[in-house]
Amino acid sequence: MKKAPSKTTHLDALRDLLREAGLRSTAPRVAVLQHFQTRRRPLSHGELVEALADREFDAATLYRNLIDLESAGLVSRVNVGDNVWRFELRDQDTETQSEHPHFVCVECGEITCLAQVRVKLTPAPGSLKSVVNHVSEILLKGQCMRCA
Amino acid sequence: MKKAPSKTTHLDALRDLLREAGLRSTAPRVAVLQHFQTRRRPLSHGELVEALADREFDAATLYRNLIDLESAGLVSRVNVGDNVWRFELRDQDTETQSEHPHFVCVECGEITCLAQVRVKLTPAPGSLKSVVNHVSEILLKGQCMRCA
DNA sequence: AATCTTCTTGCAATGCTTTTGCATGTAGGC
DNA sequence: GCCTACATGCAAAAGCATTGCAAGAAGATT
Repeated sequence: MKKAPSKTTHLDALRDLLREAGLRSTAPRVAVLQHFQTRRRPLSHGELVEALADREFDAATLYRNLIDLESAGLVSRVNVGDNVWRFELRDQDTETQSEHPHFVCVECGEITCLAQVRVKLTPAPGSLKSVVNHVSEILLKGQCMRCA
Repeated sequence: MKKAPSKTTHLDALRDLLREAGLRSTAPRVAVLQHFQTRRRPLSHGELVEALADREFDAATLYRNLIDLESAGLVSRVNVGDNVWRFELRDQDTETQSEHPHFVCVECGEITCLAQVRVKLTPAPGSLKSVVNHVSEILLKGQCMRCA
């Protein structure tokens, strides 16, 4: 009896992803990537530690993993305004820099990735280009449907 | 010999400002407001404590002052992207603040009202409306021209 | 397969910002 | 001048971010 080949292949893909990014493939890193794939919203370091608690990785290891993955470009870091760093898997079409906007519910605090939403800015002549050099993050705040 | 009347008048104006906002006029609060008037950039709590070190106010007092002043609407709180709260004197034309997007430079912390800029969100069908009930604030983060 | 080098992990500890409890002090109203 | 609610000072805790160091493991080399 062999293990189910599909899962093995999947994990191998993650291992390759790490190595291609110049990082060694280790158990914590694979677990982190794997967990990110099951989540649609950015995770804080604390949330990640809690989510992987059963694996008993050291919290500092996971912290450094997040930093390393970010440096390697596999993960991006977002700041939704509550003074806690959050991380999410980066879009794979890396070259287009199409990081998606995030929505934060000001009541329940839930964070949603608006992966499908395109944001178009239409400035009055000169008003935008004289101020803004580069936009790196778009944040929408408001009330989510569940808090309506 | 009397004290210079102009300075007294200026401080009285700050005291009135506090009382009109429903706060008691105390030495730390007046000092905080006064210091904010000399600064154009948002200040963190730590920076404020350091700046007013010679007055020997308690750090917790200054912290609570910032919170109180924010609740009273005299200062606003920003998160520039380094996960440290910063505060700045709020513009006195209070009512106009809400409808236009804001741009925060993650390097210098300057906040710009993009009053002329319209933001259009084009969602994939259902992806936005199933999550977002109402958008109250649009925040763009990035690098401003002066920091380029 | 054994070895070696370099990167990574685990553990412990630290720093910094934010936040709160409580006794004392005082601003502003009467 | 007195009173009461609000504000301060002091102390300490909570929380997230960050780092030093020795032991361990990944990947290259032989």
